[in-house]
Amino acid sequence: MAMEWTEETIARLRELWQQGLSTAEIGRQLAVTKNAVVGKAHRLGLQARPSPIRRPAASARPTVEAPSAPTGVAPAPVVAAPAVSTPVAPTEAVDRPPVTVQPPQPVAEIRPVAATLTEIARPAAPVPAAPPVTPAPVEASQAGTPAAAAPADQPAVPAARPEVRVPLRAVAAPAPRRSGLTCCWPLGDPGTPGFHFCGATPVPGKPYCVEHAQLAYVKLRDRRDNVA
DNA sequence: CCCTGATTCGC
DNA sequence: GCGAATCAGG
Repeated sequence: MAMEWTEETIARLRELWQQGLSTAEIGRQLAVTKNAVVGKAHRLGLQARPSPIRRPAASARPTVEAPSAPTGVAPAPVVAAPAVSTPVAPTEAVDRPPVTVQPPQPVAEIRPVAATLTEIARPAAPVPAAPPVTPAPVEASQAGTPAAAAPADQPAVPAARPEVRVPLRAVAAPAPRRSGLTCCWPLGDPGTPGFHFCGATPVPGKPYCVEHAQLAYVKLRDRRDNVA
C-alpha cells in the first residue's frame, strides 16, 4: 500500500501547504515523507513554492535545441519590424499578469529552542475515534497512584505532577526526528489514514501545544473539580 | 553537514 | 497515482 490519499488527507495537505509549511513539516504531520508531499502537491496542481534550486529547463529529453544554422551563420532574422508605429491592438500580451505571488513566509515555523526532547514518548492515543475534545488521556492515572496522596495544599507546581505519558510506540511513530517541535497530541485513529499529530507549536519544554498540554497535564485538585 | 523543493521514473 | 531517488540551491 502506498498511501491512501483520502479526501481528508488531501484537504489537510492543501491547508498545510497553503499555510506555507515546508514539505517536510507537512510530511511529518501527515506521516508521510516530504517526497510524498511534494509529489502529491504537484499532482494536485498546488501552487509551487519558490524552489531553492533552479531547474535546467526541466527538459530531460534532449530538446533538440539545435535548429540553429549549421554553419553558425545567423539565419537572418527576417522579422523586420514593419509598421513600427502601429497602433497595436490593446492586446493583453503587452504586460504579463500581476502574478500575485505572496511571500510564503511560514509564520508557523517558529522554533522554540526547547529542550531536546528527542525521545518524547507519544501519548497513548486516546483514540475514541472522536474529536480531540474529549480524549483527555488523563484518566489513565488511576486513583490508586501513590501520587494521589498529594498534600492538601497544592502548590502551583506540585512535585508529583500527574503527567500521563504512556510510552506506546506501537503507533507508527514516524521517527521522532527533531522536527520543528510540534505538538504530538494524537488526532484521529492511529493506523487510519486520517491519523496525525496536532502539530501546533508546543509549550516550551512540553511535547504539547497549550491546549493539549492542558488536557495532558491535570492537577489533582483541578481534576476533582472537573470530574464533577 | 543540515535544510529546502522539483523532477524523474520504476512501480 | 504513488513516492523513493535524485538533483540542486541555501
